Amino acid sequence: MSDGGDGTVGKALSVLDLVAAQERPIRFAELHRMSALPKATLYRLAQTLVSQNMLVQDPETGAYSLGVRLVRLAHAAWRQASLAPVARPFLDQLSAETGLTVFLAQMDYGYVLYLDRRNARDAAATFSDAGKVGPAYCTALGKAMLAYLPEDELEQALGQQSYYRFTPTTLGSAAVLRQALERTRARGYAREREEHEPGAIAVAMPVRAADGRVLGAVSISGTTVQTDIRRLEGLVPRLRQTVDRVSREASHWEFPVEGETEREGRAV
Amino acid sequence: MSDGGDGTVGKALSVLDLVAAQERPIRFAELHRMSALPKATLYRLAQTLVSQNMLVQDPETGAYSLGVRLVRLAHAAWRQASLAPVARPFLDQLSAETGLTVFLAQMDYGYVLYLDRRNARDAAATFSDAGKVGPAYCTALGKAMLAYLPEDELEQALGQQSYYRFTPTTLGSAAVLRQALERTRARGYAREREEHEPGAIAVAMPVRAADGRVLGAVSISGTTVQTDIRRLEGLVPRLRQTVDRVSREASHWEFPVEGETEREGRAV
DNA sequence: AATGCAGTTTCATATAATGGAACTGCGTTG
DNA sequence: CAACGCAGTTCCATTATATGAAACTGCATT
Repeated sequence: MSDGGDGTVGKALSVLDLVAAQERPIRFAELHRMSALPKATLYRLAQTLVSQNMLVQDPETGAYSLGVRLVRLAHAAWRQASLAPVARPFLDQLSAETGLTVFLAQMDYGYVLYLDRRNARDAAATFSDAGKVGPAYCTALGKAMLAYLPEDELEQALGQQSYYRFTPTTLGSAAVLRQALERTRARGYAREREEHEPGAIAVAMPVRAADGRVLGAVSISGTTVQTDIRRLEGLVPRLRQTVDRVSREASHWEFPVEGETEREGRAV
Repeated sequence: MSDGGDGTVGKALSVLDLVAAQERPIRFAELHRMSALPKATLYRLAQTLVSQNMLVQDPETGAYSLGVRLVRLAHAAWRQASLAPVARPFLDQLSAETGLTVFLAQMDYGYVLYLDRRNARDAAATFSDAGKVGPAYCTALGKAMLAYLPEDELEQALGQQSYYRFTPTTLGSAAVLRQALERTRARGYAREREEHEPGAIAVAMPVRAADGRVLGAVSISGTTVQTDIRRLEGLVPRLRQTVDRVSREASHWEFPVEGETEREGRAV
């Protein structure tokens, strides 16, 4: 939407977003149709992004898709995101012990951004899940984080929810959600009972910094076929232990040491 | 290094790269020292990137690190990179059958960019590997791709290698590498015998489009402790089958259907 | 030959980036 | 405690750069 603001750079990034939102390579004309930017401007921006390897252009059709430079940058982003690499071993353990699927996520503009997933059963790639976004108002992860957000951020986040009723149990408004968050705080963990997808249930707890700031959340999830909410709630103490450990490691980690940065390869 | 070219956008992206190269959050002054850009310019660019969520600034120290918007973009990039999602099931299968580690990669500016990894044993996260880069001249994946590059691209890539001698068996120059690539083509697959890391061996084959263009490569790798090069070479027919299938699927896939792009959530 | 559409280039104009320098606030030092 | 040094921030005249309407090219369709 709009032009991204922040001058040329913002516009360029809005073009990236537009291409990212696409399922398949997108031709210039189509891009132009959705972009609000004038043709020549858009054209030059796209060219610039291609020359910067942020976009790639199909040699045949000229259609644009996202470039590999992004994958590289994201690897670095993930590595730097303190939470994900730190949480890794703990998620492994939790998933192995419970035999259920474990997610790590953080808030991103009112959405739940998945950082990692661990599944005891299959060795499925987590990459395809990291970077995904989902709604906050109807997931255990989202509610776990919302419940401990400071009032101003919560206010903002509540306004960004769609409150679309995915299922009969979906919370349908900010007011109802607020009450649910109240109960979440009282209970100490968040529950999700088929509010987003039929058959999907989960419990989640926030990972908080020493100062109380919400860094992210961890969930244990399953289907009504393989488990039930009672059993998940029984795992809450174990979940609590996990988020505590992640939290401790994360704060511990913040500034590893102001030493030289060791590098194996040469930067390109 | 330098300023990235391409005006403001290029400069902004060069700032991103600089932050990405860092192991930990980087302060403004340090950034300024490595950046060649004048202070005020760099400052405004960094602010813009922060306001665009490409960078995040630690509220305490003001230090910059990469923002989550990148993780989101990269997820889309990976999804769009035709090769990675298409190859997924085949890699799963290959890894499960052989019990060894399987990699998928593509060339990126003379480097090998890892797109996916599958390990039969542990359910380790692949995300932390996707986006990694490694040298081309001393890995099976690299040589498999180099061997089938058109002359002009090969020339360029050869010039970008460091030829650092990681081990006694590392190929130490472009001339030697050229001969090795000759043999790779004759043989039909690439080998790596402790040229990059002691104890690490692999075989690899390129994934090529119908027109012969190199899309990427798949490798089967192991350590000299768990296997040996003879056994890996015995798996080459199976590897060939895999790359053929990936290649077929990939070309098949290029343009799924010019339909409307279904979207579950609203773009932010 | 004529029309339509995608992609590309042009160029006068206006806007936005530039960067040297000055300023602020803070911690250190003589 | 005054003076200094350093990180981070703002100012503002200057200039370079992005802008975008319009014209153009090439190609496919009729």
